[in-house]
Amino acid sequence: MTQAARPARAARAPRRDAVRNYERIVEAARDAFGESGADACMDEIAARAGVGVGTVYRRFASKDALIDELLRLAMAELTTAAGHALARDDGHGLDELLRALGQSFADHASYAHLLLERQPDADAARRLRTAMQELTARAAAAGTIGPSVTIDDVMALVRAMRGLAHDSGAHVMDDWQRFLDIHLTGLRAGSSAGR
Amino acid sequence: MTQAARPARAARAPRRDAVRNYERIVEAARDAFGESGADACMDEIAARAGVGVGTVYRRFASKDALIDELLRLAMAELTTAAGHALARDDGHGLDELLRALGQSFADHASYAHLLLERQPDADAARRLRTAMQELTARAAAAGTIGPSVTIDDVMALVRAMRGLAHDSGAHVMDDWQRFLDIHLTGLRAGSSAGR
DNA sequence: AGGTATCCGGAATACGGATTCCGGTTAGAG
DNA sequence: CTCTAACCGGAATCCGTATTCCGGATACCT
Repeated sequence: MTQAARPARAARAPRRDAVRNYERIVEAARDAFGESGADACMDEIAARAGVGVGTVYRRFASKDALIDELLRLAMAELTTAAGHALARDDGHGLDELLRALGQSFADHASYAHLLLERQPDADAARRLRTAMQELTARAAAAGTIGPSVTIDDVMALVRAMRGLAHDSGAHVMDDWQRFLDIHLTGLRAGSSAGR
Repeated sequence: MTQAARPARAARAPRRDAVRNYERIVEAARDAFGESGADACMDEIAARAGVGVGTVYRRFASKDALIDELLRLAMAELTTAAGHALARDDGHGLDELLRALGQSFADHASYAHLLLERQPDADAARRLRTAMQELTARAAAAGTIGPSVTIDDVMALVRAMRGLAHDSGAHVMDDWQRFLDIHLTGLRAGSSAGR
């Protein structure tokens, strides 16, 4: 019934160049933020995308809106990863999700810090947190991590990894893996991390 | 001989209000950056210090210069801490220095991330790094940490703690301690943190 | 107390970057 | 092929902040 129900308000499919530019802009934004830090200016983004600033603003109401879009996309990836992790029934789902987070932070290093604040999709964020909570419980049950490890400990680890990704050093790209391994060792051993 | 050797170019001691304002400004800057993030504006800093912007600029050539001063002060504290840590001859000097770093990051959370980049005192930074290297070696020798732990691992931990301090959550103020304990456990246990 | 080198406040200016506007183009329906 | 809704580029505008300037206040020496 809906199939032919809008000759009155037919939304003509967007023009080709429009979609093409949309994609270019998103990618250009990632590059720009990646290089010039989170304060790359709109002019540069537009230049990288090979379009004028006006075009950028036709797609994104503001710079913030553009950033929000990047965050939404990144969060979508994480949601998928969380799904995968929850599907496992051994005690290694948490481990898997943490690695996905680390990779995501590395991929989107320049604006990763925003993923833990200004989260445009509060719902997704909440679901992700819930997943981590569940996975933490399972891991504790399976003995993959110590029984006294709390969700806060895991969140701290997440924030720490984000910080690790922040630098733009040469080798930093995979430092986080070794770091994560070490910390997981600590989580496994520690049953009463002092203090 | 130097005691009375500069009537020609006597540098009259600075006026009282001048020194008082200097201190007020530094403190105000810390507060401002702490609350409004690292992009607090000069007007606000001046207001908090109870002086006009002009006064701020008489002391600090620019906003950057002001930030550099904060960094220098923080780095001075760390240099002291490093001295303390090196003075110990048990294997816990590294541990001590790491705690000092964590505390420093917590204290200067708002601009802590700059301590690892834009370091105005390159010399101090180098010395600090050398100290950490020495302490890492000693800790490894004493068995406080695994033998395969490298200085890079330790640096990663430092960067991670800095990231941890970045958030301005309520309880974050001492999350880092628990986090550090856990990670140290990992460093002690791991002798071949795989990959 | 008097004189003056210093210091202060805050309005005025300089600047950079976000956002808006509009005349010129172009994809794609008929 | 023609026409027009959509789309484009980038100059012009707006706005928030850093930085400069200078006519008064003030601390400190004599």
